[in-house]
Amino acid sequence: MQFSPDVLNEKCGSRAVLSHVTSRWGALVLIALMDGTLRFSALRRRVGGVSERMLTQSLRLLEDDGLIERIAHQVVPPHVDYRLTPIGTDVARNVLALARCIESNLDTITRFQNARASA
Amino acid sequence: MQFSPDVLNEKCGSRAVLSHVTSRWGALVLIALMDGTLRFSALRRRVGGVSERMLTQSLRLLEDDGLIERIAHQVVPPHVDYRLTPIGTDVARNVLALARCIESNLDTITRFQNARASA
DNA sequence: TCTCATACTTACAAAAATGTGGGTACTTAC
DNA sequence: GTAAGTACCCACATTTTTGTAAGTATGAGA
Repeated sequence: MQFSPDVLNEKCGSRAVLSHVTSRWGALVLIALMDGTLRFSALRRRVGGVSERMLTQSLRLLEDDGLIERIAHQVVPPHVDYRLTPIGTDVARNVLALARCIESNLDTITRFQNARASA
Repeated sequence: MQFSPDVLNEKCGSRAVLSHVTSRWGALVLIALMDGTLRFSALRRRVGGVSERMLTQSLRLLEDDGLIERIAHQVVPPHVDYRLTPIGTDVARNVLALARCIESNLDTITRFQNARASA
């Protein structure tokens, strides 16, 4: 492959991965897993507002991209652990940095929005 | 404010900003603007596959969050420039880093997907 | 015994995102 | 004179995403 991937190019495969990583719940799952291995129910409690359905779906997509690993213990009641793969950790670090950046600027952003709304 | 923003918290305002920044076209617009000031039509050509409608909408959202600045020259035919604000630059840097991270791992990810599909 | 927790799946419905095609008012280039 | 470019807006239709509620098999605790 002599051309390097470019997300601004419509046909580039990186677009699909980016969409999984930046999806509403996908991004939050990656951030939550930065704390370490978590089981399904713990993840659900950690990521505020996610439904079981969406959590499952987001986990599958990230798993298919090789960003997270699913470890199912063959016991009943079920016990399934999720953790970041090496690449997933790399990606999640960047997602977390983005989130932290937004969090730390939130105050300014909110003030800007209010000033603009009342103008 | 004694509590620091946390994106994992359902009620946190950072969620909304994150959703704009990580939206399908919002992220790509921020990345494109890292090159410097661009006018609407140039932006549209740069961000592959975006429609005028979605580009306009994404720009408005980012403008309302104070991440980009819109400069309309009062001429006809219209000439409108867009550029990152200081906070926008900060955020865009992180979005770009994330994109670059995915781009550089794309090869591995794609191979993983193929291996998994044929298994 | 009755309830809750576990990690899901499925069907259905509602909501949100996105695309398409049209119109605008004017200018420059051919 | 004709076509194309500029930076949009609007209505409509379609697609995608998301939520809700129910069901599953089993074990632990009250």
